[in-house]
Formats: sequence, C-alpha cells, structure tokens
Amino acid sequence: MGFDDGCNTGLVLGLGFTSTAESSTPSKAAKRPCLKFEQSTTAVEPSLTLGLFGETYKKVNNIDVNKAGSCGEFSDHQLYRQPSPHSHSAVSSFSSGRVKREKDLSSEETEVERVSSRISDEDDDGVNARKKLRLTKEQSALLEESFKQHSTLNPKQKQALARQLNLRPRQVEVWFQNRRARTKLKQTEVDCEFLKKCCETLTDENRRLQKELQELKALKLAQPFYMHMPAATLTMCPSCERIGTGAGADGASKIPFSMAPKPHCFNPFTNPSAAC
DNA sequence: CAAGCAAATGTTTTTACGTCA
DNA sequence: CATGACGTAAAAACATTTGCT
Repeated sequence: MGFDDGCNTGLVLGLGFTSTAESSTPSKAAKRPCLKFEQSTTAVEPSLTLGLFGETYKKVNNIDVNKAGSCGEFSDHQLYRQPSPHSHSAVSSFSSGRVKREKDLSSEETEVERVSSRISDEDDDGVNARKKLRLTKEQSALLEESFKQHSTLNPKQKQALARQLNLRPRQVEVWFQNRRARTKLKQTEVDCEFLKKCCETLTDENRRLQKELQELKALKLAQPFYMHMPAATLTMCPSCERIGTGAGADGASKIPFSMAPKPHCFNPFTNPSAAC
C-alpha cells in the first residue's frame, strides 16, 4: 500500500500510516486494529490515497440492543457516581464468567475507592455537583509515562495504575481516552501538513511535466525528421513522456523505452524526480 | 467575561465469546 | 465434532458537555 495504489484505482483520499510489518490476519491480541498510534512511529511509513474508499459506515439494525452497552462503564459508574438521569440504571443479572470477572474487578475498585479519600469526600456529601479533578504533576507524569509504554490499558494495568495514582480506574481510563484523542488530533494536524507538502510537490511536478510536454510538441513540429520515420520506431517513455527512437520494430530489446507494467505515479518522498 | 484546556459523560461501533441449531 | 448464525458484553472510538484556569 502506498502512493502508487491510488494511481490505479483512483479517487481515494485518505491519510495514515501503514506499518511495514503489518500482518494481514489480525490476532486476537490486537483487538482494535484501527487507528492505533503506537509509540514506534518510526516503524511506520506514510501512505496517501486520494478519493473515496469503498468502506462505508454500517448502520447496525439493532442499535439499541446495546444501549446498556455503556455498561462497559457499568462498574465504575455504578460504583462511583450518582446515577445520572440519562444513565442506564439496570443491568441486573449476569451469568457469564466474564461478567463474574468484571464483578471481581469491581470489588477491587471498591477497595480502591475506599483508599481514595479525595473521591469519597466529594460523593458523600450528597451534592451531585460534577466536581472536576485536577491531576497533580506527579499523576500526570506517571500517566504520561505509562501512555508512552501502552496507549491502551488492559484491566490489570488500569487497576494497578489507579492504585498507584490513588485514582479511580475510571479516571485512569478516561485520561487514556482523552490522551488518545489528543494524540490523534495532533497526528491529524501532522498528516494535514504532510498532505499540503505533497500537494505542492505534485503541483510543481505537474507544471514541470506540462512544460516539458509543450517543449517536446514544439520540437516535434519543428523537426519534420520524425515524420519521416516509421511510427513504430517512435516510442514514448510512459513515465516522463520523453520520446525515444526505437532501432527496429521487431524486438522489444532494441526499444530504448519499454512500457512500464503500470503507469508511473510520482511519489515526492521516494522519487524526487521523474523516473528517467 | 471569553477562550482554551482537559476531565467527564454519552453514544456508536467493533470485537470477542458463548450458545444453539 | 465442526460450523455458522445469533445475541451479548466489553472496550474503544468518537462526540459533546462542563468545570476550571
């Protein structure tokens, strides 16, 4: 995948970074293959595509099936917050082992909460005001450090970090979510700049090629010599559109320019000039 | 007081996993 | 037993709100 692909299929506009060591089969460990900004940005190479992807957002029929879906935060919300008027209050009966595990975690979180005095103080007074926590420098630093290692946390890591920071797991989770969002925003800005540069380079290259084409056309008109040659002896490099004279019409080996397997597409970062 | 930042919340989408025919 | 369809929960992405500086 790269710049060349967009040339053949056309009209695909996208930006992103493709890992060079990308495996085609997502493993179970890599649960969310989309849009993860790992630390090893040096191991990825930029890819640009222009146009429309065939991929579209799918609308799920049973949208409200998982309305309780926010129960991903069930344990945290239920344990630590006064239920908001809009929150889904009841996810009553669980039976799966996974939920059991979640319950275990929740009990752990309760323990964490007990330790965390700054939180219980706020909640216990009955006032449902949404107080905003300001993380200390130390907390932020540790979170940053952890984020550098993993941009996402598994439940155990979350628990451990929360305990270490004297925060609720939910707060750690939220911090990571927001941090990922900021990272992505930053990355989008970088990509935007990258695309701008690409656009400028391509515009310049296009201008140069147009000029060269004009010159060649003028040359062709000024030199009737070409006209006297058999058409088959004139070949044009598909990449740079320079005209060459084939020595004979029989063998491709004698033709100075052979057709490229596919149209040359200019990549300003790997090919600063035309292929010839 | 408006603006910007960041914590928090709500919604949607994706994925993994269990169950059942 | 293998397999595919289906339902559900969890987690992440995404969008928005809100409190604080």
